[in-house]
Amino acid sequence: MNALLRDANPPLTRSVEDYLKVIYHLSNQGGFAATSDIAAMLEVAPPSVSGMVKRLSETGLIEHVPYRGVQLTAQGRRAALKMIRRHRILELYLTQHLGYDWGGVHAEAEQLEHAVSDELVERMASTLGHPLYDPHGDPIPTAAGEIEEAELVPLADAAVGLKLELRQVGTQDSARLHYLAEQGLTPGVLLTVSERQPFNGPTTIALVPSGDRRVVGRELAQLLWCREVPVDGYGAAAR
Amino acid sequence: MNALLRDANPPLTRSVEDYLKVIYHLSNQGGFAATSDIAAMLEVAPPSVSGMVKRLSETGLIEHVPYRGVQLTAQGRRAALKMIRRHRILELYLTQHLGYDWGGVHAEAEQLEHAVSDELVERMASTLGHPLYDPHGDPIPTAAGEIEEAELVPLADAAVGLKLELRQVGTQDSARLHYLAEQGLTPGVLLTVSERQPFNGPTTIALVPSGDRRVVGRELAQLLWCREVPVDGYGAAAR
DNA sequence: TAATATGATTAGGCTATACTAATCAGATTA
DNA sequence: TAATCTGATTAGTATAGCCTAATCATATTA
Ligand SMILES: [Mn+2]
Ligand SMILES: [Mn+2]
Ligand SMILES: [Mn+2]
Ligand SMILES: [Mn+2]
Repeated sequence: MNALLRDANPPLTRSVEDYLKVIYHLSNQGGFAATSDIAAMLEVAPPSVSGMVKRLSETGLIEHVPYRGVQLTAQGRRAALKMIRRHRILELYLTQHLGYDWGGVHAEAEQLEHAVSDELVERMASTLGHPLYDPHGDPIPTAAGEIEEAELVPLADAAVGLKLELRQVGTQDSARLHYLAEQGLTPGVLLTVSERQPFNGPTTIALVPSGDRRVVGRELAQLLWCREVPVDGYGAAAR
Repeated sequence: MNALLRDANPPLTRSVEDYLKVIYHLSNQGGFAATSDIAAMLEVAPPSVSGMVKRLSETGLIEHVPYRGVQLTAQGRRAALKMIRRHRILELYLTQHLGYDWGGVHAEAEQLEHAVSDELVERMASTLGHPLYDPHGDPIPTAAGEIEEAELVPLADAAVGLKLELRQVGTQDSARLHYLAEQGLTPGVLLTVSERQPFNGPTTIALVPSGDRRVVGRELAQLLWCREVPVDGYGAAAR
């Protein structure tokens, strides 16, 4: 068929949707997403990425600087955030209404995100009461494409003595998620940093208010993104 | 890659799943599904069907008699019934739990059926209480691949005077479905056939127990599949 | 039986997406 | 600066699906 007659705005394919999502995650801090990182995250060979990058930049979804990497255009970012909204609403719906646990829900959402209609996503969102966070604590973009940018610190880097709220868990690995849930380490819990061993050693924390202690190795402590909470004390209520 | 090393049982693609479903529907009464009928139902050109038929019969999912048509093998039938189960459970879940109406639900299920996992389907089924029929009255195959074969007659062919239960509505067209719902003609309603005009004229029915009358044109009357119900009367309770 | 109409198939192309092998560019190190 | 390493890109190939145009087989009709 004549290229001039082809649909100017064809719907995005499954593959394209997944590429945009990983490019969003890899270039989130303002940098470039590298070909090899995209390839690793999608479990695809680097030349496949080079090929897709060419098509996506021709379509105007990304900007490509050869040998440096890619960034999303405004249009690409909108499309990526739409997919992330879908994914996170699906994850929450599946856990809240269909008995999924937070370790198993990611894989299912990864497929469904490409098949649900806008209508279905919005029906789920309203059934859920227009939630702000998914089961892993990640913020859900609005339908208009806005997303909360929280300033969080990994538990691994938090100073001893601080009081923290665990906000996001930065993995989708189900073994790690199951272990963390067993330990009571889910978004929303409060804790204080008791001590940290040197040479990349574990961090010991005390859960609030139970006071139960947990020793968290560095690998996991880097996945636990926390927000600093003002310590209770005389006059704290006045703030 | 070497053909001998390729995965012997790759997962079915979306397209293949849809082909198997329509072949099931077209060859249900034991006959052959014709290329052109498959093409029409999938909105695809006949040569595309010839191509797919070749691959499906090489894979052992269908049997092809050139210039006659195709039939499902046992393996193909299993796969088709699995998709039909998914489709119908999805339709029912969407109507019961997410506020869809029976006219809009088909299109959504048509996409989702390819993306849901077995686990999700079974979770939905158990949330629904392992239902036997979808919103249109169509029987839901069991997970083991059994399906109820009811002996139904279209309202258009039912003799005047009979008492009937409307069991299935044989269309997915949303305008027709919305109209039928307005008229109170949904699966489960009881009615008696009051009269029928000659020369393919409309059928007049009386709803039971309200007695409300409806005049149903032949096109719609052919879509309303009914089961004969013994008429109430002296001694009827004894049977 | 011969001509025709209908429907199915084959021939030949196109796009999206992946792959491997070969080459190239930029950064690092001797 | 020159050699080397790393990662990115190009070249060439494959498969699943789809398309149109041309051809072929079967059933119907004259
Ligand atoms: Mn995905
Ligand atoms: Mn998540
Ligand atoms: Mn489908
Ligand atoms: Mn249905």
